[in-house]
Amino acid sequence: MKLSEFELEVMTLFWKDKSSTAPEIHRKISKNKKVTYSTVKTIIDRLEQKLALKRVKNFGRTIVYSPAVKQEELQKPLIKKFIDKVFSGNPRLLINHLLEEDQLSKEDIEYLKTIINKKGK
Amino acid sequence: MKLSEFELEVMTLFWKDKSSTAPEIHRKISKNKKVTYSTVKTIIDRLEQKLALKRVKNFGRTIVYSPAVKQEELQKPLIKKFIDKVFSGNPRLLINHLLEEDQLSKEDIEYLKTIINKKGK
DNA sequence: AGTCAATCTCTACAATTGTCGATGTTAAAA
DNA sequence: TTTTAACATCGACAATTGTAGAGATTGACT
Repeated sequence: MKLSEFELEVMTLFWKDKSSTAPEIHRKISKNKKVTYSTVKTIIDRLEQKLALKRVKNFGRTIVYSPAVKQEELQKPLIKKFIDKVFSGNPRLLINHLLEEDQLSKEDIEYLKTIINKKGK
Repeated sequence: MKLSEFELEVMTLFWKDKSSTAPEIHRKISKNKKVTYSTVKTIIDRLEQKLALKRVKNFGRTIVYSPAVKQEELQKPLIKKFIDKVFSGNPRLLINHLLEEDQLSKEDIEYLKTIINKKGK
């Protein structure tokens, strides 16, 4: 299943909330960028066509959608592709960047330390 | 600068080798997928238009191109965007995946351990 | 010098993507 | 019950992307 950037952004909201409606999604997205309801609904329609979303029920004529695919299912190949494309397939370079470029908070680093040491046994 | 997936893939090859020609790039890419010279050259032309590549010299009528942008320059925003889109902005989730899903080799983990412990001091 | 194979240039095109308006429909408010 | 504000549906369109063929050009080989 191949999703565009915007489609993935919308899916992320659905994954977070388990289920949602087009107007709700539109409201959330509107906080970050100006885009009409139509645009958002089109994306949702396409996600439905791609079988990434399914209709679960209606509130009046408002449709409630839920994810039809698991987030993990899409993440895994995306990680690989991302590392391949951006870091020539070398995950070490990605880790370096995360650590060097201050993308990680102190807590993130503590967390990392914990699991990495557990991992090493 | 916004590059498509394929464009980024081509740029990755240029970054690796500092400079290269269209036929060379075509040969390398052909190892993984079947695509004509024309297609590859079109991508290179577009990269030139986008000022990601520049012509540095000629071998006969064969043009040698070099990157006109640094890899790091493009990586940083891409990482952020990737984490935002795929991991709801939480880098910890990405790290988890890298560790859990066997995307990292033993050596990668050793390496990670080394730098993480240095980092923490 | 003439031919050929490699390379470049130019053009094209279908699919995907982001974007939205017009129009239909209905739950809810008046 | 009529009106209306929210939603849904459908269709449209330009830009981007992946893909490649046609034809021009030229370095190299005979």
